[in-house]
Amino acid sequence: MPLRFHNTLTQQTEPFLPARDNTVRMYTCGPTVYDFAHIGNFRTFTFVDLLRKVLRLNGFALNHVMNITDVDDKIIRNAVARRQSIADFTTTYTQAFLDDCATLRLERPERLSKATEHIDDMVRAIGDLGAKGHTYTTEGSVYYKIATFPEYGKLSHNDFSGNLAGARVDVDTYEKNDARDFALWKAPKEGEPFWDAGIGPGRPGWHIECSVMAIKYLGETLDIHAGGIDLVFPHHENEIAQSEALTGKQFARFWLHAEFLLVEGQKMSKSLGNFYTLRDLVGRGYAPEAIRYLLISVPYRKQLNFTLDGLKAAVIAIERLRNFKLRLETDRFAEGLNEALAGRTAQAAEAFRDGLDDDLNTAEALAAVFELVRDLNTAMDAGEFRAGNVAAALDFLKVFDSVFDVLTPTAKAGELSDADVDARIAERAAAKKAKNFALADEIRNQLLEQGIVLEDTKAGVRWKRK
RNA sequence: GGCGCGGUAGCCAAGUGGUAAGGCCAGGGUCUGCAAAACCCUCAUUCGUCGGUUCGAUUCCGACCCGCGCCUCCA
Repeated sequence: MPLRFHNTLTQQTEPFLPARDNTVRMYTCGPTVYDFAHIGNFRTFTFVDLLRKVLRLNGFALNHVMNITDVDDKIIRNAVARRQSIADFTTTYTQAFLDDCATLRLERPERLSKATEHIDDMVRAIGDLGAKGHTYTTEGSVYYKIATFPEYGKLSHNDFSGNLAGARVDVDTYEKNDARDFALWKAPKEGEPFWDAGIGPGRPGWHIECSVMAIKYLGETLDIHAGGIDLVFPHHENEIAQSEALTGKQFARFWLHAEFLLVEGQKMSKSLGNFYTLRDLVGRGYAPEAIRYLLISVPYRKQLNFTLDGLKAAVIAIERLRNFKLRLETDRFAEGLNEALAGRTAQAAEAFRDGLDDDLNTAEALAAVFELVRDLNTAMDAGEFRAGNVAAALDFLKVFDSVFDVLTPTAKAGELSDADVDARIAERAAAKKAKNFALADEIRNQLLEQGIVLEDTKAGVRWKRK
């Protein structure tokens, strides 16, 4: 089966191919850098990373732009509270975000694009929209006139033909002609930063940056636009209104949205005490790979219930996979090739790919992995596994890890070097040979305290970092 | 009220019109100097509830109940 994605626009799962050549032009909504990102944010960013890796696995090249929103109301509020300049404040949290992404092993998009570096582009776009009759100005702020875009609502599948019965209305409504209209350019309030770029002093509205930067770097029609599901309305709907009014072309062919994350079955909130940043969890000793695994293992269109128990289960599941890999690398197998097992491995690799290609069904893909692990372990125990089967099994793990990226432990400070470990193992071997099991066990325990786990096998001692 | 997602074993979770993947936990066993690792066995006659369609539904249709999201800044 070909690669397919669920498209929010059509509400269908559709085969995916880039529109032109072999490159996927993709835009994803990045962070607003007003604080440390939380685990819910990272559910979405991890989904985007998964998307990148599956696209690459399918042989596509990537041109991916992610925005950094570095000017908005919350940023201004928090920076003022800290008595920091906007620039200093956002630099701090942008760097924190990038560090967190690295911790979670998220690939950098081909381009990170900051809103404040594209003010002129935005002003120009707002001018163009005005020239086409899509805007009006009230008290120095420029608004988009939704009535001029009949298709408004096509992404979120809202019917705006009638009144917005029951919808809550923004407090600034009196400045707008229609509750749906939104600000392209906001006149500055007292003490707020502003740019004077030809349409009066002010700062850009939130939505315009994405339209402008996406079109600038990726062209008028994107292959994929992705983000969290809460952005469907109004953010992405507004992006469509702006972009399509500007270009007359379809803005994005595929819209992908990641579902929400709950913590212990409840909405994450500071008042419930279940609000986690990545730093909180790593600080409590949870391995970043386990967090990554948990975030990625639940298919992205399903709400993810993030729990500490789930995190512990993830740690153990990863360990099992690492043990399997270590066994492949260290056990001695009889020469030859077991044809049946070779076929089994190839079949698992196909099932893994099929799962991912089916709208990133990671649960399905993981099942294929664990079934193979069990079958090959069983074969090893039974002495049926052959030296000639090792390479294909390791290749399979390599493909798995090119997507999941959890097999390599995160390095910790102050670890013993490989040489130190080998020296201690030699001491222990001597003790064992002399039947001095007390000393052998003592050495093993000492190493364990330093995060080194020893295993005696028929092929000799092997070790791993815990 | 409108739009959308979901309710499958203790927990996480896949899935199909033909009788329930996978992971974790738990109990028992094999192996081992002891461990570790690994494997084996057990662990949902049942898929929110009630109806309907069907030879047959967890899977299709309808109603209802419950959880969550968006409709206002929000991953």
